[in-house]
Amino acid sequence: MRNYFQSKAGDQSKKDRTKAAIIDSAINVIAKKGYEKSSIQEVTKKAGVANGTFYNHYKDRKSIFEEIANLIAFELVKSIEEDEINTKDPAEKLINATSRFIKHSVETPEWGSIFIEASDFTVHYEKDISKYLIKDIRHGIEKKIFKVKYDAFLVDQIMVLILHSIGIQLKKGRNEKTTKKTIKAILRLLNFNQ
Amino acid sequence: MRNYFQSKAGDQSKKDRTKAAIIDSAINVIAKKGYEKSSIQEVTKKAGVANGTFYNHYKDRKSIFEEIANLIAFELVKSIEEDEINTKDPAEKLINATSRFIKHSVETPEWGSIFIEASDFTVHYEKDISKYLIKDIRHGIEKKIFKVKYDAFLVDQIMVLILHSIGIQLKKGRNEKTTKKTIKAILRLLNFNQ
DNA sequence: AATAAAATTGAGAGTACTCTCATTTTTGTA
DNA sequence: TACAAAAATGAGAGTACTCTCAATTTTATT
Repeated sequence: MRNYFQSKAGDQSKKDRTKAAIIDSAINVIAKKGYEKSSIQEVTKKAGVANGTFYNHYKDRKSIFEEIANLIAFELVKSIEEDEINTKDPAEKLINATSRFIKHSVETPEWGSIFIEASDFTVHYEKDISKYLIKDIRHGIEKKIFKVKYDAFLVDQIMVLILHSIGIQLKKGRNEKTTKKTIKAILRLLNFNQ
Repeated sequence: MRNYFQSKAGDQSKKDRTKAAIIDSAINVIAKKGYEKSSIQEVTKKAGVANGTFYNHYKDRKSIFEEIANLIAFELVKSIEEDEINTKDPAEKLINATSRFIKHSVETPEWGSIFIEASDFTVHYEKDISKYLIKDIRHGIEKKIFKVKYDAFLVDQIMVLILHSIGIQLKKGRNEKTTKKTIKAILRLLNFNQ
């Protein structure tokens, strides 16, 4: 995943390829140091371009972080939506989608760590991500499988447990048990019985 | 709460009073800007001392953050332990202690925001805080009030929900309903039925 | 009041960054 | 191949910080 956007831009214009190299490098640097501690100097150095080149593509330091947060959110969510067409039971759908999302975030740790950091900052962005949850939750409540009232705060709480699970696994290594415990907790919050 | 440590040090030596002024100022600055963005320049300016004075009291920038994180954790937890002597039911104790902890964190927003930021960094420190939870949880499990097995990860999850509740209320203002929903979620995680 | 010790001061050396812009290099087109 | 437009370059101006240290001020003691 180290050159994801660069390889996607293989046959694009020179400008696009340079931009892709900057994006890949920035993902690398931000994932390693966090947004606050990462510098454009390091990003351009690792991308193999001059410092000034960055400013042909981005207005300032801040704007590449926003773009990357959105790119990663989009790619992570897309991969979930793609896979999830078959099952019909809302609980099963929720379990599958959540475990796949956690797995994907942990297995591409650069994306996962940026996703976690970004969700502290951008509110609307977390909302985009939780859309895939909301649909299944509402569906389950309608079918009286989840015996709760729908509540946006409840979705936030579920999202927080998912982010926590990703964070722990990024720190301590992938762990299927952790994911299972997270899903168990989510089902408890939804008042789901077996 | 703006001059908490300074007023506590009112009759101490000059050195201690200067240090207290630096601590109060640092709490102020870190709460406003976050640790990464806060500078010693701003801390000393607001404290009304010279830049160099800081380095008579602290080895470097990092060490005051650690000290402040511990101070705040200590003060927050102390206030909970003090109050909680009367009730005997573990669920009731847990509910009371949690809501008091959230309330205290939100009503002293400088402490609350530093507490949240610090818990991202220091692991053992979050453990210290959750001690007050663990006792009641274990007690409730023994009495079969909470129908779960004890699990450190479960305590983490509860802690995460509490931190989330504090974070939301720091952002959007104190809200009793949010605290109640948080407690409801915690009781669900503990498999507590009314 | 005299004096030594303790505490504070702030100038400045060193470092690390962001962003600009005149210049150079590369690319695509005729 | 010739040339204009596009893209990339990197030196450097500006800013903002951390931490040191010789000099100064304050405090406590006699």
